[in-house]
Amino acid sequence: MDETAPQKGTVTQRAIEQIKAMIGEGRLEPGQRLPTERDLATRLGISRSSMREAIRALTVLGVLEARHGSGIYVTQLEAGDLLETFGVVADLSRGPRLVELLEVRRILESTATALAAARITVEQLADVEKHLEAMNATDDPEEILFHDLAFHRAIVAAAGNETMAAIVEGLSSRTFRARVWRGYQEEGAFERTRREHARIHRALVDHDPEAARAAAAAHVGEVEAWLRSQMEVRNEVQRSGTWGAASSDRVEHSAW
Amino acid sequence: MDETAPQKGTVTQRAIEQIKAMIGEGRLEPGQRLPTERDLATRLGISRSSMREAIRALTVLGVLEARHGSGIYVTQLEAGDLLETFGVVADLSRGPRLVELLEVRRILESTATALAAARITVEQLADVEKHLEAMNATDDPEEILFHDLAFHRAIVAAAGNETMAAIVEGLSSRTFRARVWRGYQEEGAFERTRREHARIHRALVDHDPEAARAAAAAHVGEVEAWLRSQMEVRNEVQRSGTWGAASSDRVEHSAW
DNA sequence: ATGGTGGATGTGGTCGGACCACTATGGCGG
DNA sequence: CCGCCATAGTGGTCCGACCACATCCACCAT
Repeated sequence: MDETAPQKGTVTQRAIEQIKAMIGEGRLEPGQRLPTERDLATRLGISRSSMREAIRALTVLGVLEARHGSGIYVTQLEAGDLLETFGVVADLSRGPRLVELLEVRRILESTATALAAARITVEQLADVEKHLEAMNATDDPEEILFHDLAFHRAIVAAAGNETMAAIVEGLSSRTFRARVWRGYQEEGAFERTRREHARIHRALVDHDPEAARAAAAAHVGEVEAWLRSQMEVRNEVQRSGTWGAASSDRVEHSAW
Repeated sequence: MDETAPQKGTVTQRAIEQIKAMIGEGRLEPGQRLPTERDLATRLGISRSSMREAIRALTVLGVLEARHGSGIYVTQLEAGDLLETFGVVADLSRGPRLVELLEVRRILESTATALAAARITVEQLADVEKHLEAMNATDDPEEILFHDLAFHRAIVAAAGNETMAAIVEGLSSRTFRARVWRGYQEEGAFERTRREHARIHRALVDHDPEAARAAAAAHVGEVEAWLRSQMEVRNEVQRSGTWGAASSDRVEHSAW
C-alpha cells in the first residue's frame, strides 16, 4: 500500500496546492514558464481538464498567467498581481460591509497620506498636482472621478509601500467608487471635496504628516459618515430580473 | 449583425463576469443555490468544461461553493469568505514584501486594538485573557503560536469590524506567522513578547485606546524591525529540486 | 401506522479525445 | 540579406462518457 495518492480533497484542489507550494518553495520563480498543460497534467497524474481548472484558479488569483499559443507563466508575484482579486470584495459587498470597507480605507489611506507627506518628491508632487488641477478644470463627473482616483493613487504610491497601495487600490475599485461616489456627489459635495483635496495637497506641500493624516481621514470620513446615514434609509431592495436568456429563450423557473 | 456575442476575452472569463454581475445586481443572493453546471453551461451558451472552470475560479475566490452531489451555492459573501484568498498573498510573498505586509498589519492591528480597548466587553476580555494565560502556561512553540494567534484574533474581533478582522487574519495566516515568527522567537524573544502582550492586555482592561494603539504598534513593530534587519543578511537562496516525477520518469529540462 | 433501508435519481468530479485559435519558429523565396 | 509563410506547438473550447456522492422516496419489516 503505497502513499502515492494522499487522496484529500479534489484532484484539482490538490494540483492548486502543489503549484502554490512549488512557488512558495522557490522551485518556480516569477516570470518563469511552466510546462504545457498536457505535461503538467501527466506529471501530476491528473487529466488535462482538471489541470486546466487548477490553472484557471491560479490565474484568477493572479499567480499564473496563460498566454494563448505561447504557454503558462508565473506572474511577477507583485502586490498588484496578487491583490487584484481584492476588488472583488469591494464589488460584491453591500450594506454594512461597505461602511467597514470605507473604515479600512480611511485607516490605511490616512496613514499612507501621512507617510507621503514625509517622503514625497517634487516629481511625485507634480503628478499629484496634475490630477488635482485636471479635476478642478472639468465638470464631467466621469472625468472628475478618474482624476479623483488618480489623485489618491498618486499620493498612496508616494508612501512607498506597494502592498498598501494595492490594497487601497482594491478598496477604491472603479465599480466601488462609482457606486458610492455617485450618490455622494449628487448631493452637491463637489465643493466640499474640492476643499478637502486642497487641504490634503497643502499638507503634502508643507511636508506635514499629521496635517496630512487628519485631512485624509476627514476626507474619507465624510463619505463614510454619509454612507452610514444612507444605510438607515435604504430598506427597499430591488430583486427582479431573470437570466439574460441571450437568445431570448423561454424561462422555466421563476428566479432562473 | 446581432450582438449576441460580445466576444471579448475567453468564454470562461465572460462567464465569471456574468455570474459576478448577477450577484452584484442582487439577482443571486447569499446562500442561494444555482442551477446545475449543465444548465448553467446551456444558459450561458458555453460548454460544461468552460462552465466548470468559471465555477472553479469563483470557488477559489470564495464567491461560490460546490457541494459534491448536492449543487452549487452562493456563499454568505461575508468578509471571511471573500478575503480567504488574502492568505495567498502572505504565503507567496518574500523579501521586502514581507516587511510591507507587516507594516500594513501594524497599521491595521494597532488601530483595531485601540478600537477594541474602547469597546471590548467583559466576555470578550475574558476570551482574550484565556489565550493570554494559556500562552504563558506552556513551553510548546506550536501551542504558543496557536494562542498567540488566537489572542490577537480575539482582540481584533472585539474591534467590531469584520472586514478589518478578515484582512488582519490573512496577514497573520498560519504559514506566514510560522515563517516569520520561527526565526524571531528563536532569538529568545519569548520574554519580550510576553511583556508586550501584558501591556496590550493592560490597556484593554483600562479601556485606554491610545495606550492600546501604542502597545500594539510597538508589538508588531518589534517583529517588523527584526525582519527588516534580517533582509540585509539573507542573500543566499536555495534553488534546487525538480519535479516530483511521481513515476520516476526521466527529467528532460534542467529545472523541470 | 411507523420507521428504517435500499435503490433510483440527480448532482458535482474526473477523464479522454477531438478540434479550433493563436504564437512562434525557421526555412524558403524574393 | 530580408521578409513572408508553412508548420509545429500551445492554450481555448467542446463533447460524451463514467464515477462518487447526496438526496429523496417507495418499499418492507416491525
